[in-house]
Amino acid sequence: MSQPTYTIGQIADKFNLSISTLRYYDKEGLFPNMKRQSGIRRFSKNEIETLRLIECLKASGLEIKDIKQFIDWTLKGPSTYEQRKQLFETRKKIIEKEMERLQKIHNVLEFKCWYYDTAIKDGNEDRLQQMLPDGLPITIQELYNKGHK
Amino acid sequence: MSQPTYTIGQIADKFNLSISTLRYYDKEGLFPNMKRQSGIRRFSKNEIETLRLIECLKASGLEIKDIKQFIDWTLKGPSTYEQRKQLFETRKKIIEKEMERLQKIHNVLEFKCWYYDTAIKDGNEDRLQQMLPDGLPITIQELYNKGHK
DNA sequence: GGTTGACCTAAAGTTAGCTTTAGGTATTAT
DNA sequence: ATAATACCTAAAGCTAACTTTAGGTCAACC
Repeated sequence: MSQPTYTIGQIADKFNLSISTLRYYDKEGLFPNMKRQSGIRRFSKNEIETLRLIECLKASGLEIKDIKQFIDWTLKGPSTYEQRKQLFETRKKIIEKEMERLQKIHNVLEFKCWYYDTAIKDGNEDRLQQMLPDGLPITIQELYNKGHK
Repeated sequence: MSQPTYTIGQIADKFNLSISTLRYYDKEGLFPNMKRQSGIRRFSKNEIETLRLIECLKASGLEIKDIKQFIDWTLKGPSTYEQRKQLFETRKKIIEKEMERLQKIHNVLEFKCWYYDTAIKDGNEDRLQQMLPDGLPITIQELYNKGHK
């Protein structure tokens, strides 16, 4: 029994990507095992898995050429397990740093929301400027480190 | 007493930005009140505050032209408090969504690390492929929703 | 007095990740 | 039979956010 396969248009719908994006990924070598039927791409389970991988690695900030590198490792077999694991470990650390960074940004944004809430109530920023005589630096710095070790 | 001011080079060091980036921001109109002394930019507290704002808004994914829009609102005075507050509220929501997204990515990455740990121990992916007979879709989907409402 | 270093401008160049264009094939619907 | 639809390629074009280049001013040091 052969696996079900999908056309580029079906995959584009399924993954909410444009057809040209999928062709671009293909051109970059991200689907090295993709088959064709009279010139037409057939996406199978393998390519769908690869697309999930691409979404994950892209979301972790990896560039296409480095995703390609990973794909090449999978083609080389078990000798590259260690490198592949290392890549995921590195990505995990990067995501963790990114989440810390976003938490800091979130703290600043909360402060800004409060600031403008107050300004709207007061009709001006006079009281706020008095509360923060040297501008925001110190306060922001504190907010910046809230929710942080 | 006049405020201390800094040259573009000093600010570049302080903020770990390149001089050309600062000039680019200036060209884009992000420092509308910056003074010059015989042609040379003098960054004062005001511009330093703006730079902190830029870092925060950029980190929340805002484009330069929209940061410029915000700067223009501040120049217009209290009548734009509401718009400014709204911008920060929107950014806050975007950051929250982004953190949820990163959490999901993190879950997938943890799974991938475990996967390759196991593959390294086994020397192959046979056992893993048996454990996940239909490939990863369902499992990934579950992982994807872990740590999520 | 010459050279070094920090600043200036305007404009062209760069990069990643697509998207669009131009031109073509093959199948399906009317 | 013709027109719409879905696919194909190669190559040019796009965008944001910078960076680089080329050419110039000015003050300070040797």
